[in-house]
Amino acid sequence: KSEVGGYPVVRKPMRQWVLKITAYADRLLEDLEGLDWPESTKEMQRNWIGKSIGAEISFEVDEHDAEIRVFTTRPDTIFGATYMVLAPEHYLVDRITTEEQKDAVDAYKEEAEKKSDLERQELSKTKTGVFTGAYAVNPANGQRLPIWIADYVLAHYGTGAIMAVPGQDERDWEFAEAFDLPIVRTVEPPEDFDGKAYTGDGPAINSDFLNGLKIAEAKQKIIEWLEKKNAGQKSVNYKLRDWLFSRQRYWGEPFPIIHVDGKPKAVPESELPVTLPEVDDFQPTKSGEPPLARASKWVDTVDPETGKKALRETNTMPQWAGSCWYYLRYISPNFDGGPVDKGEEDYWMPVDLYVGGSEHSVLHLLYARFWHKVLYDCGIVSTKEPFQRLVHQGMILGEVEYTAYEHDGKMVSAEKAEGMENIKRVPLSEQDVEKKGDRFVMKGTDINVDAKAHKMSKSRGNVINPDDVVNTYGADSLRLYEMFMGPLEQVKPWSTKGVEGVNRFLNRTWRLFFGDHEEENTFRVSEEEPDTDQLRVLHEAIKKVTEDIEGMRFNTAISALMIFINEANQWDSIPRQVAEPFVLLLSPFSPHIAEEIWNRLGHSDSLAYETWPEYNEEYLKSDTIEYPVQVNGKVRATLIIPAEKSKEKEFVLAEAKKQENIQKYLEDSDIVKEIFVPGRIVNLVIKPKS
RNA sequence: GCCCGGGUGGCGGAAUUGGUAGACGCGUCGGAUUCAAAAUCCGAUGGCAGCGAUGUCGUAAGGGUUCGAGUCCCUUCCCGGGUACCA
Repeated sequence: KSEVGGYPVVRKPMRQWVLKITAYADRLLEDLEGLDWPESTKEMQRNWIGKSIGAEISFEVDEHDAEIRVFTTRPDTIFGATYMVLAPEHYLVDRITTEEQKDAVDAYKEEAEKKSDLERQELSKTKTGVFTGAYAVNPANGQRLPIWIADYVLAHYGTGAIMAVPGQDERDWEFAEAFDLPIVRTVEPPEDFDGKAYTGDGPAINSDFLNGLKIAEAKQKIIEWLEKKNAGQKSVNYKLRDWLFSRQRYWGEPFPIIHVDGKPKAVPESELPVTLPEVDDFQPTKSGEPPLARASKWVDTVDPETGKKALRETNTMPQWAGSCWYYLRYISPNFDGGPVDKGEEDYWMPVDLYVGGSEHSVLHLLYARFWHKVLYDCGIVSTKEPFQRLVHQGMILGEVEYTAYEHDGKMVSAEKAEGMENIKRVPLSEQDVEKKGDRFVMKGTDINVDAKAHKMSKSRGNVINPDDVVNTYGADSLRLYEMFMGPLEQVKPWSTKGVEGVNRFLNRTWRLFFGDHEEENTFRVSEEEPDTDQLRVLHEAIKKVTEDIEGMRFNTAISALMIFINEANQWDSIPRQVAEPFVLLLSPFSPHIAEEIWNRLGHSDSLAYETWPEYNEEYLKSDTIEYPVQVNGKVRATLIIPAEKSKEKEFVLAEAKKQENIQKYLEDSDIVKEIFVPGRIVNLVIKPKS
């Protein structure tokens, strides 16, 4: 059933345009290496491409002039093949099925056809299949293997047929068990192995000339043997399939293709772009033909090269046609000599940082890489990859909601409410709940409530409108809060209280420079020289903010700004030499206020043109170093040591032992070991005197 | 099922990658200011015991390595995301 309207969905063979992404499978795989992407995303793409190396082997069909080709990653297990399975759609099925089995096979095929992919998955627990009545011959040992059809073998992967080796494959084992087919182990499982199919490594058994070899060697040897016998060869397979690229919709780029004498032909470049015609009816057609087919004036055209009558292609491209290269067009949107201005492309590409949701991990991000590589091969772009660095931002959820459940007028615990009928959900406020152990309960009771932040959605009514936040707290507060909430990549719940917090920080910042508005003439920036303490506070902030921006840890960068403000609020005035660099640090996070302060500091130009401040290691040095002193790994005292003596082991240890709270522990014990990590920690390992 | 993340106060999150767990913010409590409130400021704030010094427990649970573990190793549980028989 369709999602909109609930119409029945039927499958129908159609002629379609397909992009040959499989030709780029290897390059898409290999070039992942050089990308500064999250490892998990790269891994997903690798799995999606799904390269597997194995062998293609031919099995002759007994009493037929036919052979079944199979792909396997485990040619070494060929002696354990006890039956064959074809996908129900396999082209040989009808030819080899015997009279007696014909009805059963046809029935099964019909069943399989009716099932959607989803249904096939749902029934995956129990294996189904039907015997065709035919046999194949194992090229390795001449054994006759019954040929079955089953929908656990997919028509579109590999060759649509497998040799089944239940001893080393879990699915085959299940199938063999279900239909009482023989099972032969060809890899010796470890002694303590008590499972069914064994997929791990081990010496080969029951395998004639392979016996004793480990998997890798056995594979090598059997492939050589098969190649010599002309029964198979090494082969590579991909999960990645070619990319169906046509849609039967109006809104999409038309294919620049015309059909002349029934043959497709590219529209010459001078005629590009082919644009959509105006039509009255955008609805899908009854026949399933694209809506563009109705625009007969547009469809009927002439081949500009030969003058012959021609028909335009009426399929359109999917939305990917835009998303796969928009980043190139953005570089030179007004350039009309091609997709992208070469000079601009040279300067800008590749994209230095691409921020996008992880839901694009395999589709958009793989398709765009594919297009880019094609454009690279055409000489249109100069880089092999479009996006050098990739970061997935986390979603912002709605505010945390506390929900209690009511049943028949009584409150019930959340876990009991699940699955009960006539349940009323009662929203609670934070004040109504308290934490008990690791769950939340209604205050003063034992009744568990749900405490959860949900995705923002209209239906749930927990959507935060940024415009409202901007109206109430200002754009700087919104921006600052979003960065302060937590790590960029993380999913985080919204908190309006949190916005108030950063808003307070901005107000404090403002008052630091200009004082309370009620007082007169309170410009608090002075022209005095900063003292060393002030310089240290400033330079600590510069260091932290600079490093954190580099690593995109905006939350901790902002906390460093807050620390600065907390310190500076205790000063009588702010020396200009400290104030100005601070405003620059603030500017990326809170540009409006920073710009305003900058202007009031007497600058007529925007601070956007200023250079970023640099920290000076000299100012970061403190006169004293603090050492925690541990006894048996537990902190018992802290020690303040003058910086110049802080690296002297003897001195620091002696000072440590002088501490009152340490002496207490040393009285009745012997020191067994003294740990001194310069600048870090002191640890005394003691043992009671015997 | 498999793969990838993750589990730290009442909450969002810090922790230089093995060296003082809880930075910063929110919330809460107490105080100042105020006729009152808002705003602001000061102080406290992981649990338990204690007036306090301090002690003790504590980073999902259990075990291990180490002088020292939120961080490393093993086992288990829970949450989030992805994926679906790929031979």
